[in-house]
Amino acid sequence: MTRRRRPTLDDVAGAVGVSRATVSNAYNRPDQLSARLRDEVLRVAAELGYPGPDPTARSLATSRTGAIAVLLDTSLSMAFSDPALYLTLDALARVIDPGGHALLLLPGGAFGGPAADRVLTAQADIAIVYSLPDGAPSLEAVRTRGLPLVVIDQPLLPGTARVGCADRAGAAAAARHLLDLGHRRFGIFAACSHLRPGGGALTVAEASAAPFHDVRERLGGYLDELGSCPVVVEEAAGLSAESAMAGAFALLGTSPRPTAVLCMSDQLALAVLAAARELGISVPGELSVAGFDDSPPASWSSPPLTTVRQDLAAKGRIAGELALGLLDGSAPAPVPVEVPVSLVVRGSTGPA
Amino acid sequence: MTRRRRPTLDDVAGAVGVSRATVSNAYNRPDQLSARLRDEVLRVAAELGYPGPDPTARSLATSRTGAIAVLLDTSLSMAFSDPALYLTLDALARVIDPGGHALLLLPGGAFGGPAADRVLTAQADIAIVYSLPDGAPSLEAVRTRGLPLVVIDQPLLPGTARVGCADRAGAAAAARHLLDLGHRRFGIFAACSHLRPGGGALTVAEASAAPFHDVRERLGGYLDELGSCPVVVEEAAGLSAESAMAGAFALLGTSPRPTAVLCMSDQLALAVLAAARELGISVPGELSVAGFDDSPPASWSSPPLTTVRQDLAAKGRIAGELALGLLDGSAPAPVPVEVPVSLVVRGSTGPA
DNA sequence: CAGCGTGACTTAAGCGCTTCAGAAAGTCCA
DNA sequence: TGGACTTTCTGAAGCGCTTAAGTCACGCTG
Repeated sequence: MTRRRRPTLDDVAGAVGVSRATVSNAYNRPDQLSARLRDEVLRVAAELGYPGPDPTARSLATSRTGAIAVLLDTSLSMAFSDPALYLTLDALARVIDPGGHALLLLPGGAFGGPAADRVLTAQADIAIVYSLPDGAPSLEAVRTRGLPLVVIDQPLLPGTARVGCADRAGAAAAARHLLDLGHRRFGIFAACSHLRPGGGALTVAEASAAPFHDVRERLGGYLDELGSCPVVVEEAAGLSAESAMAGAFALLGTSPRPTAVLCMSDQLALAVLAAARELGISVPGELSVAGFDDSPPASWSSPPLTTVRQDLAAKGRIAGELALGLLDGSAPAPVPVEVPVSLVVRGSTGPA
Repeated sequence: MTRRRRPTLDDVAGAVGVSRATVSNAYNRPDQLSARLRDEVLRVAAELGYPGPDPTARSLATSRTGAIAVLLDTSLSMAFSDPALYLTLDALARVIDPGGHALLLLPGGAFGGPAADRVLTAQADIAIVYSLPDGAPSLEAVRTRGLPLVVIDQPLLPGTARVGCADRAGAAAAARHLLDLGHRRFGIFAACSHLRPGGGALTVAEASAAPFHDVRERLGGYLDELGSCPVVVEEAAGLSAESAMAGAFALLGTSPRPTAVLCMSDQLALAVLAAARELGISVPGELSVAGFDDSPPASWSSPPLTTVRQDLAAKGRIAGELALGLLDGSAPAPVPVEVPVSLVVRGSTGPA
């Protein structure tokens, strides 16, 4: 059977005997025609199997695609095995969905986010980026395309909107908590910044030059408090559970062993917990562990994790609202928004 | 400052002093013009800040959007807390990415997948659906739009491509394994089919009428083997960890208690493990538990989970290949593809 | 030198829709 | 009764790009 050409607006117009504009109005501006004619148009359209205005053509005419591009640093499975990301994205999706926007996912490759040409050819009205390293090529592409941009947990670029959390304050609170418990020898477990291929120990100076804003901020928060206490910094080799475990073992293998480990995410902290269990190190007896995010698994572990709580859902929601604001033509929020953080003390930290 | 109109292909053409077609060719068909002119065009384009052909306009002209719509039954956070989904999607993304395709996510609402109009207005060349209930409105919308369709783990609709796993055989293998161990009193823990609002016990007949293909198949596989053994079927109230726990407790609270529980996913099986621990029921001493999927957490639990392994990465990859095939105009694969399954026996099952 | 293939670029016809400035036909009120 | 509105629908100009077909000059062949 010959596949018949799909009907277009013109076909419907012809069949009804009205102009194309009228059919368009039947779909987009019901108040512009009489109810009777509108029903007639819709009836004939259904009869013809016309599925409604073609999204692409409509986009060209209106210069709106209805999609929001999400630029990710990593592959989907890496990204989505992190509850912090999908909780944020879920909240984002809920905000933008009622307006008919969908999410266009642009996963990254090995490092640095999606390639520039993926961004240049993406059909989206706005970009939202999540934890891309400074200077990622995709950010440059967003710029040259002139796409509005919302950044999450990243440095505020001129002309963009930003939402983040009080990384520095949160990290400082965790560090202070451990100091108060009497700890004086610290380990810091940093998320992967690709400073060391394969991960490994970092000097403080190296770590402070990480290309990720949140890594720098959290590190800064820890160090602000820790003053002159001895600190070892370990960077995870990647985002996988395996990398985290490897880093955790390395950290617990240093001697003298830290009595407390500050982790830049719950995922890392859970890995430290697992490694400690395997090494027979009791937590919090011999080792205290603090996380960051307070994602759901933090409260399920044994012992449950002391961590810095940030309101991920709020972050996603705000990112969505900022995005919709930019699309509406409102100016970017002049002040970057920060969701508050709070220390949640559970069972994984105790006296030194 | 007045926002200057973004430059278009015509602007570049004018600036270089060539026709619009030539500039287009500079981007799309380098062999159609001399290398010198091409360089010149690209240079001027860069100078003007022209970011390359507008994706929407290009789509209209070529009737290709470069996006693949993924229709999900649930919200993003529900969807992505399931490793089985994101592992599949990750593999899918890797296959389609090299061709420049992106994923457009259409999350569902409470039940039944995305609304029809989300599908009708989505800019995508093809739809991939994952575990939608039979008769979902979005499936109808895909049809009326005439979008090519790839279904994963669902009944094959006419004119679509399908990939799934040998649900029935896998379920049967798990059941047989438990029978061989001497079990005679079974619980079946079914994924949420919304047959009971709030979840609960189901008769076999009810469960067999579930709107989800994989639920029906797995159930069928279990029952095929179990013959006349007494069986209680419990349906989870939702996809969340909480729903799973509630169902697990209900199942373990029936009397006489089953000595073996067959779960339709690892997520459910892990919940049963957790509930058993809380109730002080030893696994596998007093209770055997089997899962389905063999997602990563299955091997991390204690005891590690006996489960039916399916190659999720392969499923995603094949779905991607089928999609690319449909886009190339190849006819839908005549025979639905099934990835093989195999029983992985670990520590959660033992003699009755 | 007629004939012809080739390389390099242009012409122009769309792709399917939105939208704004009218036109035609009532409606209302002084 | 006639001007001022309203309501309802149409005409036509785009939106920014792709691409088949066509033009033109040039070098080559026999």
